Amino acid sequence: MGAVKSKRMPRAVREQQMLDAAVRTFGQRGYRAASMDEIAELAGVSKPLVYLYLNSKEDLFTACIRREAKALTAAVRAGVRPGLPADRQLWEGLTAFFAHTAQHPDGWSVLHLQARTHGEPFAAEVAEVRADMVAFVTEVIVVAAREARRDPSLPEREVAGLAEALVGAAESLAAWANATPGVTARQAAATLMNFAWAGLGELMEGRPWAPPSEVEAVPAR
Amino acid sequence: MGAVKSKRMPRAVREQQMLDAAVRTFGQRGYRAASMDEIAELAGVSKPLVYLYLNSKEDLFTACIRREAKALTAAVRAGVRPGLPADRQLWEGLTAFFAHTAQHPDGWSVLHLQARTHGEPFAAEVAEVRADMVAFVTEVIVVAAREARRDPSLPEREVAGLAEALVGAAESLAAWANATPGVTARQAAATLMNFAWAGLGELMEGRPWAPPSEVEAVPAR
Amino acid sequence: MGAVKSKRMPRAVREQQMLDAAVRTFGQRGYRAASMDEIAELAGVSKPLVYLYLNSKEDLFTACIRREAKALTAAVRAGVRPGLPADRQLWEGLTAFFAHTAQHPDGWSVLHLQARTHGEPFAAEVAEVRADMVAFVTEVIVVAAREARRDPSLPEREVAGLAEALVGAAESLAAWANATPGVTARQAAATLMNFAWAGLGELMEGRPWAPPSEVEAVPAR
Amino acid sequence: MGAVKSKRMPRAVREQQMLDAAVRTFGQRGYRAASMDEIAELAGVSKPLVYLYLNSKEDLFTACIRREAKALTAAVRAGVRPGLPADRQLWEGLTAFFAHTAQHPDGWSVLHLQARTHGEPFAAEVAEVRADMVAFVTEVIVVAAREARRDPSLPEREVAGLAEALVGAAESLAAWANATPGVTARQAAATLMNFAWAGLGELMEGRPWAPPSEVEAVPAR
DNA sequence: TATGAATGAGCATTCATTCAT
DNA sequence: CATGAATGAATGCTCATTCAT
Repeated sequence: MGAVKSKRMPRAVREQQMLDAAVRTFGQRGYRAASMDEIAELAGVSKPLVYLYLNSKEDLFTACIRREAKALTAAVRAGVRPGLPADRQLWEGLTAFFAHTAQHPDGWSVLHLQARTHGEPFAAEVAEVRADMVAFVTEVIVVAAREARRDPSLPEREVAGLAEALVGAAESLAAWANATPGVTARQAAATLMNFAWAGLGELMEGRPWAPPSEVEAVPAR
Repeated sequence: MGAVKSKRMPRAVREQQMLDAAVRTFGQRGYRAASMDEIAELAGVSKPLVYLYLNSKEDLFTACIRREAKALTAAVRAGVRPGLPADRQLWEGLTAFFAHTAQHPDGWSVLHLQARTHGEPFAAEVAEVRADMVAFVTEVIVVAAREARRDPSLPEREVAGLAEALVGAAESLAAWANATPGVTARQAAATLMNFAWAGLGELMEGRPWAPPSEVEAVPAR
Repeated sequence: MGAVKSKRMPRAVREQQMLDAAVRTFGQRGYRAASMDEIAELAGVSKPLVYLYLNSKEDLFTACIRREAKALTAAVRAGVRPGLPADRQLWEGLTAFFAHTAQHPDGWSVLHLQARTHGEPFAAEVAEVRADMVAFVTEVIVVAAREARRDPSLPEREVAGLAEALVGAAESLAAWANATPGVTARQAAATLMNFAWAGLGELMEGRPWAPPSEVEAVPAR
Repeated sequence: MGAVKSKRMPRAVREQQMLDAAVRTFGQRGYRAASMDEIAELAGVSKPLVYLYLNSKEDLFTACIRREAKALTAAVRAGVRPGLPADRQLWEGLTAFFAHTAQHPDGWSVLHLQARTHGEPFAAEVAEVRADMVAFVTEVIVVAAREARRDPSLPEREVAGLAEALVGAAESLAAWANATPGVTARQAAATLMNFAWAGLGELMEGRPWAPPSEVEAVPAR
């Protein structure tokens, strides 16, 4: 079902088909509940071939994580134009992030849910991507502080905590946006920028963060 | 291991022992990877007794979720003194939340990671607690808006998104705080209040949210 | 459910309650599928009491077989008036047999189906009752031969085979009569007498066996 | 045991081996008491293979019933030469029936004992074969009535009862013949023809049904 | 390159049976 | 007399993994 069952195709292609099937299955069923049988069938190949190419269930799962992690990181990177002010960079990164997770729900499920719930080998793998994200956000915060001409005297751990919080909020909103019909990536990003940049206190005073150009993205107030 | 292996104890007691063992095992291994054998052994009873009292693996897992959910909700509720200004209430709730999750890592793992990764029966169960939390935060936001004498005309979906983001950030920080040695519940809560209340923008300007003084900050109990 | 749950009753009574429950359960579920739990509950007693009184599942089943066998034999015996001509005795025996099996379907299931399908201990038990029936029929045949003033020169094995056939037909008709609504014990007995006494050949020639008194019992022809 | 334990054989062959083992085990132990472990071992394969090919214990049992039912029906059909007088057809059918059941005691046990004792799915399956047999006998009776130049006005239910009785007697005699050493299929058939065709009454008068001479009695094959 | 055939090991679940009170 | 508490031993079933071709 799905791929046309043509024999003899180059290894690289076959491998991608397998990974596609695996990401989908792992993302929907979870690591343990996904069976190699199901993955092989979905990929349109025999089980031994899966083992020949990807060695074991563990390795296959790891390969899925890596591929999806790379894709997500790449998407976010591609979305951010360097040289812009810090808040704009953040805004662009978030938009790209929400757009990608919305378009690849199974991959996001693998990264965000499945990989973290199954022991060290996988959690570590995913921690790396996350560290990347946190690093990006940390950098943005530091740059922002510099732009504000304040000595970057925010304690390091404090910054780490803030970055964590922002990334966590983003991850959480990704699930929320995917589950709430009609919420676009831009809207999710706007909500989060409002929250993270202006803060609830400012919001209450009627001073939201101003989103760039497309004014429709966030309610005026 | 631990408790003296005394035979013949009343059902209620045994049931708690089993739930303890189950939460620990599920929290560390995940739902599928946890085996009833392991749980029974950890509880110091035979497998049939587990089935006699808790029916099935599914029911056992559900019972774990319910117990931990109730405990967490109760802890947060007990930590919040009503009547205080909105930001104080939020602060107290967060502190209680971080304190509880730090003290019950396995329970938190069950609620935050495991329950959400395994199909509808469980995800729904946990969604309820989360809805509770989001409702609490939403209420705080609405009250805060009223206190700021602004008409509470923030669009509903916007508020929902903000609450989601805050709760998500909190969940994320809980993991971070647990994993980073030396971060206390109060520090985690302070970081999050800074982030959520003042916002990164204000922070950059050197206007953080002011945490209450240590002495009066924590409820008498 | 069923018996009023009054404590402290004489052993004999309790035992009968247990056997009632057991016959019903074994008859409907089969030996292996019936669980001691279910039987105890249906009998309104605790499981250890069942064991105290009846030792084991095997013994309980054996007790059921014996009780039902005795009841069936007694019913048939009570139905036959000695001194009558052979065919009348057979007729009466069959009527009693069909009446009893119709009134005690679970007991009949235990004897006819369940006991024979589960290894030697039980099959032997039931073989005894059957031998009784076969002996009764054999005697009737021998008497009939004597009445017909023929030397009883039918070979013994032949007689044994005939008796077997008759009993087998009766058993089979019992199931048929129970399953076919509107077939009474007398009708079943009449059908069988017709078949067994007159034979298909004679029947075809329009010479059925004549049932006693109640002419309605079998169609005239 | 028996077959050389050669690995790697085509699926169809293995399936027959499994069915052989299953029929034997089910026939001797009963459905519930038979364990998949035992069947697999007797078949000389591992348990998973049994499941791979036959899905479940229930399906396996059903497959056994179907195979044995088909074999029995085929044997009886092959034994009856159409065009002969009714009593001859009956005689041939019975001979074939007794011969087959004697040669396949386990299969017969599955059909006659085990399948009927365990719930609807199986009982229904076996009821079909039996209906076939009853239909065959019914047809014979109707044909016999026509041959005797009597209007075939025997009431339908009466005929049904007679056919039931005859089939029941045959089933019963099959067990008897198998259990009594030295009783051949022909002898069993002769006894039953005597009983069913001539009837006890005629027999008493010294007018048995005449079995055909040995030579022509059995179909050429 | 690709697969049909096959399995060791484990897992959730059930049941007959027994103590200790 | 009666039972709540507890278990050893199976049993049906699944899955990741590997040969032999």
